[in-house]
Order: sequence, then structure tokens, then C-alpha cells
Amino acid sequence: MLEAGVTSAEGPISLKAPGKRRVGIVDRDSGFVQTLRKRLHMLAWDHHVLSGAVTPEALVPLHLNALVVDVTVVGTDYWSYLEQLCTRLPTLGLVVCTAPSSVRQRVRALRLGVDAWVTKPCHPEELVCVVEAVLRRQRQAELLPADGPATVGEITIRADLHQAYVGERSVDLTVREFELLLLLSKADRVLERGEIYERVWGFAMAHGDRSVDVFVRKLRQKLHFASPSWTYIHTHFGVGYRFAPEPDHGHSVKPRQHVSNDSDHQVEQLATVPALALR
Amino acid sequence: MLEAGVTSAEGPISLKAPGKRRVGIVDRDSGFVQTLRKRLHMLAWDHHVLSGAVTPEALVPLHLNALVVDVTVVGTDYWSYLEQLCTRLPTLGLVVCTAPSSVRQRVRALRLGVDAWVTKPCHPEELVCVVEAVLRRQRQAELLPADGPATVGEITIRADLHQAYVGERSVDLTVREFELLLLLSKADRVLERGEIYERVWGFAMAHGDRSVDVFVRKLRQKLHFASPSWTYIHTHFGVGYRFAPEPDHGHSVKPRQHVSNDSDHQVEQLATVPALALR
DNA sequence: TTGCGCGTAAACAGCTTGTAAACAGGGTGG
DNA sequence: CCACCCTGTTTACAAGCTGTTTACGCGCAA
Repeated sequence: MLEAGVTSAEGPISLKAPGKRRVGIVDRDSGFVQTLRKRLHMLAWDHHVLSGAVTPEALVPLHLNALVVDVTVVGTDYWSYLEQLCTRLPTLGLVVCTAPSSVRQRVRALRLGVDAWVTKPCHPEELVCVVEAVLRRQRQAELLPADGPATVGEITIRADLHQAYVGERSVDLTVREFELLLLLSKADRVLERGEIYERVWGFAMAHGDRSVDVFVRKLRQKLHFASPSWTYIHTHFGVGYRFAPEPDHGHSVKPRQHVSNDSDHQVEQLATVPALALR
Repeated sequence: MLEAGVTSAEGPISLKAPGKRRVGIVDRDSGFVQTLRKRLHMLAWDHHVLSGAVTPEALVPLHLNALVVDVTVVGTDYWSYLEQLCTRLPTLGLVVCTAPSSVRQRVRALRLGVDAWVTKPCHPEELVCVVEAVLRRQRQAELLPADGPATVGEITIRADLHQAYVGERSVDLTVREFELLLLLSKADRVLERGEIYERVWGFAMAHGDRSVDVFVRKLRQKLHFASPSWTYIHTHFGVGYRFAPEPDHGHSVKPRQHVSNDSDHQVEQLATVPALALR
């Protein structure tokens, strides 16, 4: 019973997207619900409209973070329902949004464990903000894990470790290099230098700044050292860079690609290997 | 967050006087304040009536768990004040209780990080219940990590005793050190300094503050003294720290994995340092 | 071919971290 | 009530790493 509450608060978070919240709605005002749904959708929160008073046990598999209830839907004796919710699912954020009530009612509900009481009619936006405030306080407790590893080509990008790997071996990227890789790998198109600079460095690129080029080279070098038979970053002359893992099919005829050069891993080898032989 | 315990400052995970809460009040309505005080006294909560808008920095030594503010006391531009509070003291429960307001105002405040907005005139009992609801959700965060003993590497973390052990021998961690260890061990990823500070200290880290580094060093020292052949805390340069117990494979080859730090010389120094020097 | 964009390399400056120690405040015990 | 001890905070300095800048040469496109 109680573990159900823990599950709904902690379980799904490790399984689903970290920032994703799930909100349940118990209400019959279809217009109000529609507005809420729209707003929640904009916030990229999952939501689940429930038809009537769902038992705490039935709520468990929904993995809700919060529940908005209009107690008029529940029936005359909604107190036992609220009490059940607060007892069995103590980690569930509970917001009552209902018709005008007495101080006594609100105090009783808050004492039971309800997190907030909003009086109808209310602006949907305000209700959403109240739920958000509850979830914010709720989330403060959690240690939200970063999103899981993503694999591109032979490279595994681990956001939780701020590092990329090939198998078990670290590519040994610095912070900037990793951020650059993360940005490039997420964008599925050619990125201009200015755009890259803005999103990695955080401000506008000065005219003539070659930082992006330098870091692309460093990143290419390390990626090539870690995964020699793949090409990841492609140069679009006069435009920018594009990330796309491509295995090297031998040295077949494919000169059309703007495949930038690939220097062999370390310095001394560069001196001995003619550049042309590599292409 | 801030605990009204005997010791100076305690983090969110503190265990002392769990029921004791400290609430600050910023209001000029003396009658209202008197009623509140009386009610808070009955609840055995400490309270502290403040004269006007106290800066977040001045608030820190008061070790408040929550703050009730009538924004009319603060002045015309109370937004910056609320924003400061929410930014600098994100774990502080913040309830605005003031004259009638617009939806826009309430939404803005809730978005800033205010936990609840109560409109005057209101029943003092209801206000207390709202604060209680906020504190309840806040306290949930503190009680959750109090689960059974967990073993990581050679270290056994006893949340119930607020201490870590190697076998039967205590690692002799201070409160802060233990909280740091608990936080790090619960997160399965790299934690940035700011995040660590916010969770352990309870408020936003000032720019240039090295407290986290210092405590990581102390913790490393004691862990290494208690469990010399393991490495627990790894530095991710430019990012933060990550906890992961790793046995030292014979120190012949340095496994330059994603592990940034090496503490070879540290080992020798620690070996020569008498136990007392660790405290 | 020419002009400009891009790859490459290395030097330098600045920042980040480890380390140690002094300092301050509160708690405890005499 | 006072002195000592324990924590936590702050500061300073050194070492290492990272990011930036600069220079040079090649290659792409007109």
C-alpha cells in the first residue's frame, strides 16, 4: 500500500524522461478540463483525465506526480476519499479545485494532507501554477537522474557522466568538447558556426573567431582516435558542420563527400604518413 | 531546509528536532501577527517576526523553514525581493499573504518560486494550514533518504545513525561530511558544485565559494583513511564530482578511464598522517 | 590562378582544482 | 562564567588542465 506511493514518486522517474511530470485530473467540467489539457500539453507534461473518484490503488499504475480533484465529482463524502489518497499516496501532490467552500472545509483538507485548495471559478493558468509549485517542492526532494546513454555510430554519449565512450573506453573529452559533441549529435542538420558558438559558448561569436574550428578539430581527433573506422563530423564548405556517423567502406570511391581529413591519431605519425595516402 | 536545531546550520537532510519548524513573518498587521504567533506557539513552532523586507543573506542565520510575507510591507517593487528569495534560498518555503491581487500577480509569483499565495482577509488558521502543507511537502524531502543501511564499496552508510562505517569501525564523519557523502552516493551521476551546495547547505552557492571542494577533500581523506584501497569520489574537471566506488587495481597501470582524479601522492601523505589530524 | 575558407599546430594565459592552514562561532565541560 | 574543543568557513598558494589566440599552409570554389 504505502510502497505504492513511493513507486509513483520515484519509480517512473528513473524509467521515464527526468523532467517529465504526470498529472491526473478528476473533474467533469469539460471546458475547464480542455483548457487545462492544452496548457499541460504546452508544458510538455503528461496528463490523464480520470472519470470520477479513482481508488488510490488504481492510481498507482498511472505513476502520477500530482492529482487535481474537484470534490463535487467524488460525491457527498469526499473526506474519506481525500484521506485515503493522503494516507496511501503521501508523495502524490494533491490539489483540490472546486466550488466555493468554507474555511473549515479548507482547513480540514489541508490538515488531511491536501497540498493546496483552489476555489472555482479560477483561471486555469493559476491552477497550473499552483500544481507547478507543489511539484517544484516535491521535486526538490528527488535527485533526478540524467537521461540515458545515446549511441551514435560506435560512440556512446553519456550525459550523466558528461563523457563519451567507445565500449568501455572513455574518449576523454573536455567539457567544451563534450558540449560540442552533444549539440552536434542532437542536431540532425548542418549547423553554422555562429549557431554552434552561441549554443555552446552562450554568447554571440566575434567576427573572425576560430574557436569552433579548433574545437571541431580537437573533437574529430579524439573521435578518430577512439573510433578510427568511422567518420562523424562533416564539413560543409562555406556553411558549417554536420554530425552524422558513417562507417568507412574501405577506401571506395566517394570523393564527393566533404569528408574532412583524418589525421592519424598522434603527432609523430602525422609526420611520417603522407596526407594523400589516407584518402 | 534550515534547521532550528542546536547546531549552527543544518542541511535539508538534518535529523535533529525533526518536528521543530521555524517560520518567519513579514507583516505589519499586529493583530494578525499576534494571532499567528499564538497559533504557532500552540504548534510548538519557533517563529520570528521580521520588521520589513529582510535580505536573503540576513535571513540565512535565522535558519527558517518557511517565510510568510505581506508584500505590501516590502514596497512597490516586491518582485525583485521575491525573486531574490527564491533564487538565493530555493529551499525556503515561501507563502505570500496579502491584500487582494490579480491572477496575473499570483501567477507571476508562483512562477518565480513562491509556494502559495493567500489573499487577505483570511482566517489565520487557514494560513497556518497552508504553511503547514508547504512544510509537510518540504519535510518529505528530508525524511525520504532515511532508509536502511546501504553498502558501497567497503563503506556502509547508515542513514539512521548519520554515520558511515567500514566493518564496525566508524569513519567518524561530521554532519556536513555525512550529508555530502549521502547525497553523492545517492546520485548516480556527476553532480555540479552548485547542485551539491544547494542540496547540502540549503541555499544557493555564492560565486567563488570553495566549501564544496574543501568538504570533498575532507571526505576523501577520511574515506581513504578508512578504506585505503578504494577510490570513491571522482573529479570531473570543469563539471563537478561523481561518487562511484572503485577498487584500486594494483597500482601498476593507471586505468585512465573516465576517472579524472588520481590520488597516488595523496595516499602516501595520508598514510603518514596520524588519525587525529583527520579531524 | 586567386582569394578565401578551413585544417593544423603550438604557445600562452586564465581558470579549475588540490591542499593546507588560519579564523570564527557555538557547544561542552570544568 | 570561563576556557577548551569541535565544526564549519574563509583564505592563500601551487600545480595542472583547458580554452583562446595566433600563425601557417593547404584546398575548395569562382
